[in-house]
Amino acid sequence: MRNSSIDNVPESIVGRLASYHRCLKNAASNGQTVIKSSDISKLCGIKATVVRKDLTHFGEFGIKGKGYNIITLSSNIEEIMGLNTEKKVILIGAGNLGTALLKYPGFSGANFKFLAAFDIGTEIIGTSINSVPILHIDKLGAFLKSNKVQIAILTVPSQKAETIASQLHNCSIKGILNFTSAILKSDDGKFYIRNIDLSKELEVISFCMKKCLKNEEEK
Amino acid sequence: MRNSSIDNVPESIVGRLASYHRCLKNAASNGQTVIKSSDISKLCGIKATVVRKDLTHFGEFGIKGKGYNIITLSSNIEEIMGLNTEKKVILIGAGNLGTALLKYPGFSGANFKFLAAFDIGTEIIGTSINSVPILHIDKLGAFLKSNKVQIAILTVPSQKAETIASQLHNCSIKGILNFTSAILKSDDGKFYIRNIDLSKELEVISFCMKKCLKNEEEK
DNA sequence: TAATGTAAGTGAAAGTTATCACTTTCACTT
DNA sequence: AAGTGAAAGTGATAACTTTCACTTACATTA
Repeated sequence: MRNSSIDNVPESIVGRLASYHRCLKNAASNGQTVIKSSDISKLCGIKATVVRKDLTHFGEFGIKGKGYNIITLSSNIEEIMGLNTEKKVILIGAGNLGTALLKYPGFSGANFKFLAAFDIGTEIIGTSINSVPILHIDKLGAFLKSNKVQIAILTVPSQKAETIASQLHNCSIKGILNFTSAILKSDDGKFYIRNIDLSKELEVISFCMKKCLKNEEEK
Repeated sequence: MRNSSIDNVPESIVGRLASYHRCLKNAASNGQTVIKSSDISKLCGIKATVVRKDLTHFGEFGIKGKGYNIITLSSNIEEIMGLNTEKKVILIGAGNLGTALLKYPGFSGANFKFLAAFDIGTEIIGTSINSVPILHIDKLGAFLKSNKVQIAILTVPSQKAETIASQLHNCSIKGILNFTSAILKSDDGKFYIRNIDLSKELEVISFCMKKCLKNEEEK
């Protein structure tokens, strides 16, 4: 990696890197060894010039006239994105969404390792979902003290998000993945907080659909 | 709405409008009637100047020296975003994630109305989740002919996404909300497709966490 | 081994989006 | 009724992204 200017990478590039990564994985599983930016372009729906520009931001991975070696590029992206290091994760709120996430295969792909899930529902405490034990939320503090958890995933009701988040201070947790619609602020900048707000997505779609339906009427 | 330049609105603004909307709803439920851009700023974590600029893009909703009337602004945003019209929705793939979505309360907030869900699992066909009937995927074509569905939500395994999407042509569907990691291209531009790729989110988080952990080491 | 085609890499220009300082207007006070 | 303060609105500026034309280097073939 010649130019490792990892700082200040626009999120747009990071998002696209993830797309390239999946695309490379697919290509590799088809037995392909080399891939061109134009191929990536077709598969990801991103212009070839953008693909090349994004990749050169981190180094020169390609062979001119030939393309990119899939294995090399893939492992480079994995290193850039930190996918090759395991991240210890807990999930708080084992409701519908929480359960779906515990069963979601994508986590292992990104090297996320669930250590435990927490909830208040007495009927599920002690059981496990997809081999992840469900503990009572009261055990959270003790668990955080004895385990070096790096990421917490919040799938609790929105109104409880703030309270739960405040319990995550002064431990090893560095990132919160917030699925509630509560807007968690990175109080002291010690956390990286990422909000995945489904309601918001729906409203954005509503807006975009409105344009579509309007265009339809005009025809 | 003085300046209804709805065309070419950057998605960044639309996303923030959704945040303002939630914020206004919360404020209203607290009995508040007026809100300042600086208040919205605090609640949403978005700079006050950005809030004002976003809002003026659609018209002058505020009263100088005072703030914004919550009810007026809220209903204006609802109109801008098309939240006041019902959108008929089907869900395809009633697995873990699909089930969670069917039970997710946010849909009604954005005026999304589930008509039906489709799956292949014989044991759930004929049952219903959250009052939404589960039908066999074979009935999809007929259902689309007799119902004016506008949006399809895809929560099927990624490798089936393309096939399913191709079945959605030549009907009333105008938008696809794709939760699979398959990249669906808006072939002929007739669909509005929105990809919500959780794996991608996780990889982005992985990258951002890497930065955090690196900073931590340097201290 | 020289010529040719192909695809990556580069830098400048154009287009977008965010930021900032400034102006305007309203409401409240005296 | 005039003055004052607070907060919205405006337009220029800056920062960031994307795009495009161009250059460079590799690999294949004759």
